[in-house]
Amino acid sequence: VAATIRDVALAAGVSQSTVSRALSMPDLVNPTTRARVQATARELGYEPNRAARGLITGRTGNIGLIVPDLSNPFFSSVVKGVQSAARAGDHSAFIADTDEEASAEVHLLRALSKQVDGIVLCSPRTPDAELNGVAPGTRVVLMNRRVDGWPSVTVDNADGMRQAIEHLAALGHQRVAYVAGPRTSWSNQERERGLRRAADATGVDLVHLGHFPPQFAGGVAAADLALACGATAVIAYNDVVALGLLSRLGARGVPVPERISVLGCDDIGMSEMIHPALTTVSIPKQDAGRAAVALLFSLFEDGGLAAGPHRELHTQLIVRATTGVASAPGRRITGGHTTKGSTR
Amino acid sequence: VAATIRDVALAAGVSQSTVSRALSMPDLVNPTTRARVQATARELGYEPNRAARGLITGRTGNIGLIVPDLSNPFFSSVVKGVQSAARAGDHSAFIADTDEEASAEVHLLRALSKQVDGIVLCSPRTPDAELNGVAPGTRVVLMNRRVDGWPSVTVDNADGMRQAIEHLAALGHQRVAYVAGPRTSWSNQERERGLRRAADATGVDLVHLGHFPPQFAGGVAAADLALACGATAVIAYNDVVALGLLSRLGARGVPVPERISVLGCDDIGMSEMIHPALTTVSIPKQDAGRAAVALLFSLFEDGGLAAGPHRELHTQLIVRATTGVASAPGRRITGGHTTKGSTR
DNA sequence: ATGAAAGCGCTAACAT
DNA sequence: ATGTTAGCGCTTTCAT
Repeated sequence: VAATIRDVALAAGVSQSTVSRALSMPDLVNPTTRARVQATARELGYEPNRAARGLITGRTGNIGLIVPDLSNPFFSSVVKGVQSAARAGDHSAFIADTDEEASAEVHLLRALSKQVDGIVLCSPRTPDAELNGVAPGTRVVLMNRRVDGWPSVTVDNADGMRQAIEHLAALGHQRVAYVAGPRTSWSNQERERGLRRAADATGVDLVHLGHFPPQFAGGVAAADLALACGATAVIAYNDVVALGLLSRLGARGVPVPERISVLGCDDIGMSEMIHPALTTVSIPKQDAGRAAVALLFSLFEDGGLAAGPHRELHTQLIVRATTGVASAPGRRITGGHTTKGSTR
Repeated sequence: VAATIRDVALAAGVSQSTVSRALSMPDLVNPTTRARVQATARELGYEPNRAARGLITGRTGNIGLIVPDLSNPFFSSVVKGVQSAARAGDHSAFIADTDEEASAEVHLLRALSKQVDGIVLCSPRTPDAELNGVAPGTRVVLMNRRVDGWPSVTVDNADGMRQAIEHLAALGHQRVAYVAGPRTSWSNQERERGLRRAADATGVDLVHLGHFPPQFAGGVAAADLALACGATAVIAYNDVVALGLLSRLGARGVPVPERISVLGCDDIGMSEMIHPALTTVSIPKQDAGRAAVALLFSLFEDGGLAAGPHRELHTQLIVRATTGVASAPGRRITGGHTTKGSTR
């Protein structure tokens, strides 16, 4: 029912090649014929079949994007960035959500590889080792993960945490808790690294509360621990977790930031919409998505080394209302326990 | 670099047809050969090229999904539903975000139509008339819109609003404001219809505050109007707008629900995460997405009339903390102005 | 039960 | 500048 190149050729009285050329490489055909062909094509509502074209050019005009959880606004933003860049480059995007399941990544990678020119693998939960060998012929750009030999787009997580710790230290906080994200998340590892280093440098006492699901419920679950560990401030793996923290603290009637300061990461839109507005480490999410696509495109064109295999973006602390001067460490003073790391 | 059916055929010592059959219609080939072929295929890591297959079968194995705004959690959920159903039916999903721009819908519809077996067009902003004629050969299922001759999945918006009004009336509210969504949104029209009818039935005075962008900023912009119009309760087009309302009210120090009740629609995850938790009309978002895909699949199989062209899902009021008994209409009583519709 | 051949819609040499 | 030919990877008649 849809017009093919053959229909256009017949209607315009030229050969298929001429139609093909008139549409893809207009300079190679006589202006008169070109005009006629293009008019005919428009009339017939002809749209080239990309699958057929791909079969011969080896390029599908599609890219894939795999993310852990679309319901996390962080990834929605990444998707938006990827989409806009893809469309600007005349590509469509296959989006896939793994529901935080590592095994789904490999599976999707394999399934998608045949239908796309390249894949952006965002925040992979799969161990580095297993990543190798999957999708042999497919260009893959990693996002939020750095693995030797793979092109990637990352943000400077460690520096973001440095900014966070210095901010808290300046406010007088001496004991800060961290609600960690997935153990297999590179971002989480980097954040832990930056945290530890900055804590050492500033003399802040850092408490690792353990690994929690990177979701609202994770924050809810961690809140009581944060309060009990004697910290006057708590940093969450991401904003969604911070929101969970805030919710549970609110339910317990704990004033933020008076009794305890809360700091997130990502700067999802929600962060400035709530009250009190969340202090957070901002990540250029859309830009990162765009950068990943740009890297992918560069891989297509020149074997991939022109733009450099890695791209690192900056993070920026955004101070809003959930961080304030440290509360007097009441219990520890009255009890006289000032030893680092043990409060009760 | 990737193995083709030819490679498998050569390695297994059979013809391409046999390989094809052994993989797609196993019963038609000798068990022995079948086993050998399948083993070879696995060894070589053979994955059929869907584009090539699609060229001949006319089926791509892909479906498209077009939504207005991925950063609205409502649509994230729909995407999740669509994805899971698509994958269950061995299809991949192309996702596209129009950024609330009507013109992008038609464009994307056309661009996607060649690469997919069908498209779910979610919450279209395009006028009904223009929808016709686009994508002639493509199966399209509408979501959150009902147009004669098009298969669709909708929710009972009007009934949701009925539940909302009855809830508010039972709490003693006599004057309720509505912050409308996009004029071209079918859901908004349906909500307005349900609202008006229920208001008439219960004797509630309904104030239409005008159309606002279905985003946080829209709610922020509408909050002062809601307060000024003398309503003791305000219903927002959706939860994101309600969040904006809540934010601005909070900033002005207006107690919710004591001074004014707030009611949203959609039941996005955020609604129960904030404080006070938002009363809202819940929509089965993922189910709707799945239903749309199911409808699409049924269209593929039997010309499309088996499952019926329309599917309507229910809405359900979820009472949480932002609605309470009506405040005394202070100004109107002191001022003595009790005339319906004019407060100051 | 299997193979040979044709062709899906398109582009890319290779003529002319 | 244009037409002819071959073939991308696959499925599907049609033979055998």
